[in-house]
Amino acid sequence: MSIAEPLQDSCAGATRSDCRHGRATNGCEDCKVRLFSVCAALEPSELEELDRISQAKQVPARTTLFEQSALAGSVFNVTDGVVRLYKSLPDGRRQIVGFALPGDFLGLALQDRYGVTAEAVNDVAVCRFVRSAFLAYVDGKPHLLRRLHEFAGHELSLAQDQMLLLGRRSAEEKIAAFLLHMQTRYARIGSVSVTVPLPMSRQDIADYLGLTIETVSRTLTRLAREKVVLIVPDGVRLLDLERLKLSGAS
Amino acid sequence: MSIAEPLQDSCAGATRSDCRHGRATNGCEDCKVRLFSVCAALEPSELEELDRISQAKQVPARTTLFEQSALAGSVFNVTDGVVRLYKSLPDGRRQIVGFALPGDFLGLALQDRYGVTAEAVNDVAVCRFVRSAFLAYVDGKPHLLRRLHEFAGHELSLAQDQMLLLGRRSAEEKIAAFLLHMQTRYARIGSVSVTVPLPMSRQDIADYLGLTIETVSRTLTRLAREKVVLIVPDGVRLLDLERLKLSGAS
DNA sequence: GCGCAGCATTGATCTGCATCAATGCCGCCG
DNA sequence: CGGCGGCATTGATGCAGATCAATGCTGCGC
Repeated sequence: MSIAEPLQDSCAGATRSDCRHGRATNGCEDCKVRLFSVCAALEPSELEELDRISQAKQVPARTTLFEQSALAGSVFNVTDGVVRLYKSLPDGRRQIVGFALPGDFLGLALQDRYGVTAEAVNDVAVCRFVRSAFLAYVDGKPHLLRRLHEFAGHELSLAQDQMLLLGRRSAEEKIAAFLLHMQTRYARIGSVSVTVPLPMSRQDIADYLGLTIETVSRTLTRLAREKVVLIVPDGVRLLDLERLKLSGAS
Repeated sequence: MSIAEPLQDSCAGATRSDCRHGRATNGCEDCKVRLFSVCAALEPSELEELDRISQAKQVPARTTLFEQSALAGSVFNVTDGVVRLYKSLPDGRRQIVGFALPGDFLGLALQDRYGVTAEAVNDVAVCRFVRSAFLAYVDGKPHLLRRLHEFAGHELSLAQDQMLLLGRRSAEEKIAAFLLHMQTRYARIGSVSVTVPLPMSRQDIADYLGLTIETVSRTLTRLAREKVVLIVPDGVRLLDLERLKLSGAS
């Protein structure tokens, strides 16, 4: 399922201009997630410099970007699609610790080894940086480091919310909180809607919420029966936000 | 249970030398947790400067240091004792997201508002900084910011481990992992031993592991019956590390 | 259009942990 | 020293969600 050498680069060593097949736009400046991402902290001149060490990549669905405890060779900015981040136990039990949406940064902690495995849920576009180059770039840009730190703080806060959810909430509360959370996150990156895309499988949702696939399915079916949501292909329409917030509010 | 105005300072405005009743030692340089804490990144001259904005405080057991979503006025370095960090739901369900030991920094994320509530488990000593002063101090010390970021990355990684534990592990695995984790953490700060201090209550452990107090008690009793651990006052002696690791390994 | 593979749904049953309910233990204060 | 309050332990019972087992749906290759 995962490729042996993740993200083997077909044009490693090529200069950026030789290798922009992945990026629809004209570099960082036109990047559609720039304003939501860590890059928003950068001046135009710095952005140009970043451009030179960045590399746009298309990542097909189900591809592994990197694996838990592997040496962290790259860091990424997700520009399109959804990435699942997870930890596994030796016996195969899996906990998804987060879904990365466009604008999210992977490798925020800047640590030597990846703490989680990252896999593309659907077709994904990323902006890739060689970690050492990125570190050199960050060095001497305290405002960027500050921004990275802010993002890390936000991540930590989300992780703590998720702990509360995993440890103390019922199946229905978990599902409701999940749907509201995804709606909020999609709203932040510009798609405000009561229809929440759910490109990930039921198994992914189960592994994110600490449930089984059957419980996720049953709970969604029940919410649909009670007209709280409407299940649509690859997503859910939220019909009764009040009722959802009653279960899902933190 | 918690005081109305947390940590009202009896000597606010006093200079450091007037107000060292809390610190047994002679300032940062002699601080016994310095080498484990964020402060290890600092030069002697910087340490002196830090000294000037720091304030040692004794915090009695069960005192609230700060409350979730309150404006973050201070940040803290724990120098002695144990602090519980938690989130609560409106109906009173509680999830402890971590225990802070000596050397741990509270307010790492440097955010405007506290994301969790912090309470002293036993008598605690902290080194307190007014947040704005600390931010000013950090500004222009990228190596310290880097160190804070490293700590935050480590925190995030621990949080993700805890998500795996909360979402996917059985009661016995949770307890085993918890005991091994506490042993490791105490070892890092200089007390290597198979006897793990547990100053927190069973309820705290339950709220940390997403269990009930009864399940914690029963599981510990069973492990004791099976000679895996020996329950001692305010702690546990680990008798069969192999067996524990079998359950608790990540 | 057919058949197959991979996911999702639905139903029946089981079980780990929660809940409910005593009882025990210990330190503290009068 | 005795009684009380707070915590921990232990036992009996219940139930939310897991597990086991079909069955359904959909898209894709032929």
